[in-house]
Amino acid sequence: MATKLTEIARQAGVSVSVVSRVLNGDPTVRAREETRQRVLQVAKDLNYTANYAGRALRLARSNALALITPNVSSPLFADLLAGATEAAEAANYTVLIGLADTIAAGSDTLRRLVGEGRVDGFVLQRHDDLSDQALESLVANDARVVLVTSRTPGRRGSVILDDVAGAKLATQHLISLGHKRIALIGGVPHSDIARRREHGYALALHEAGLRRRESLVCRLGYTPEAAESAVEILYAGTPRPTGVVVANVNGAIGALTALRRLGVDVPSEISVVAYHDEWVAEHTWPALTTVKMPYYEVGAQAVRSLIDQLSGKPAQDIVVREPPPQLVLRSSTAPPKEP
Amino acid sequence: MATKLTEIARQAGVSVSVVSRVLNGDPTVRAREETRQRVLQVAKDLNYTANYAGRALRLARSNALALITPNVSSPLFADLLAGATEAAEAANYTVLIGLADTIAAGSDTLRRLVGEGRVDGFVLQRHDDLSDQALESLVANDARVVLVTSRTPGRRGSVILDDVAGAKLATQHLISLGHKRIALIGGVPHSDIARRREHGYALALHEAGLRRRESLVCRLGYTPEAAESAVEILYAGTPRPTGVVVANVNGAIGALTALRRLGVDVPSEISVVAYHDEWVAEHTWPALTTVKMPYYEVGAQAVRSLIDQLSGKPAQDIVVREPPPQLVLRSSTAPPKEP
DNA sequence: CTGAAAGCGCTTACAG
DNA sequence: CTGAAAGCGCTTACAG
Repeated sequence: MATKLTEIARQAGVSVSVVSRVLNGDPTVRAREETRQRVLQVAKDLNYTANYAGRALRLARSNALALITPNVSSPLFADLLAGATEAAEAANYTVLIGLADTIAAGSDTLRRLVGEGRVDGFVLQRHDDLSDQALESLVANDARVVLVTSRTPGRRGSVILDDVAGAKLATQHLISLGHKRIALIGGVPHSDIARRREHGYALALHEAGLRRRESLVCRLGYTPEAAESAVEILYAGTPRPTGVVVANVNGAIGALTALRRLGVDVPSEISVVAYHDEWVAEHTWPALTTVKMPYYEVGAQAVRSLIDQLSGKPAQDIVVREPPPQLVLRSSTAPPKEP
Repeated sequence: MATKLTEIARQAGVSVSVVSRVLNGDPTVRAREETRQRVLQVAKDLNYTANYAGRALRLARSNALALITPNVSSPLFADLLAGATEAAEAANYTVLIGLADTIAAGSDTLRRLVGEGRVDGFVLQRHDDLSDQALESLVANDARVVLVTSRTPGRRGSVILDDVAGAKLATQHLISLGHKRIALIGGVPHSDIARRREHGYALALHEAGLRRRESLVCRLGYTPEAAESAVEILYAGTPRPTGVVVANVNGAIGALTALRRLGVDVPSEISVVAYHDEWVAEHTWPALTTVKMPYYEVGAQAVRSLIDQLSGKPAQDIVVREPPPQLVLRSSTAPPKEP
């Protein structure tokens, strides 16, 4: 545990330089194989792990990065985190989690974290409400950031889902069941994520030769409550939809609640398909048909991309297309009664 | 950002010793007020933050701690994390998150984290399946651990919920509605958490003069699937329950699914109350009556307790009783049809 | 009241 | 092939 390099050196009968070089696999070390083995053995016997602070101080690098998110409490985020953690581990990095609500816009928490050398960079998932401007004020002109899920004009360094393909797939599913009046319960208007999903929805309608009606599109956001309101608005207007694409699974759960309250049966009177799959989708009533997106890969890619950036490579804007969006059929979708 | 102590010293025209002492509020510093102010001003102007590695190396302390959990993807955990984060921040600590599944039993990940000085200690939430033995193998005889939610004989240092009171409250709610045949869908038998909750259930029955029937108690665990099985078993036997306490909200969601499949109406034919409140409980059908437990406080207490322990105070075993368990009435409970 | 200096554990250019 | 030494940025006992 608390073994030090000098202790290994002493027991192996060599200098600390050699120990350090052998342990780090320094290619310039041309120690005799015998010496090398002895050092390795002693280190193993003593259960040596390099002191983190010593190394960080010397290297001016923490080998840690922070994942900042507005919402840890989602299975979606858990996937992202798992991907990020594994990619980080593979590169010998540690992941630190920051809650975005602790980080008020305009605060310097992020700058401090890297300023004091706690982390080398960030993977940042912004809140839907965080404007491009507020985002910039947080990260300033700092290049040590990779945006995740969302991107913003004028800043390179992002890893996002293929939202167009995902939303298109969801919409096409309803189309293939025979639906013609398909509503969209989408995100807030200024969100780039929401815009991409709406684009996928529009694309599917267009390719099927279906008319896109503005009255069938609601842009109130991804919370259950927002989706409840959206359903009420949709049902107050005419023509009513026979199917609805909800651009987020949480919203879909709210939509089911609202439909139940209105006495509308799913799926016989209206079909509901949600963007994103998570375990509760199996346990709603009826169980939700969803489109599953590769969150794990987004997390992993983001970390890899950040580490590349830290090592000086130019920032990339990546769309994760593998594995592709996948339709998970459950019980909330069916052909329309009167097509 | 990358300002150093020497730079401040230079600009303020004093030695680094003075700067360090002033900035750390060292009481032995008897610098002139004027000097003190000048130093503070320069530090502020330069936006100084102490280099983390330098300090950690010198102090042999990372001021970081790890929160290890089997499951980040739960609003429950989010509360715990929020509590832990705020308490940590107040004490100038950083919280690092570890996923327990990355940490195989018998692995030395934990020991390495403290071995290399990345963190000073742990808050550890064990998985239900992790035996006392496996737990010990992970943390060894390390005192820098506070167990959270669960405890284990022979190890001090834990912060748990008042499971007895919580489960008792849930059971009493059904009793007060007039139920007499009340089932328990509990955790796995070897879990201390499960035992406490079962105790609370038994206590409520006992105090109400109701008979406790072994055939009405299932101990399959907290997953939705386990609870589905439990419902099937309960409905295969006689007498059937008119009410059921599910010792975890995820289980309750599974129970609702199983009851729906069996064609049993909730709450007219059976009442369901869940231990733990979270947002989906509002959106199930019917909406779940739950008992809300103080998770935030558990997280905060655990961190405070760990920091105390690190500073040499004896390890404590704490039960969080404030705020007390709280019944959240929704639509899944009602008086029995035939009492 | 303030400063010079040692040392935390590491890596790496340099010397031999 | 291997070692002595400097230095990363900090804190703190010690000296004056």
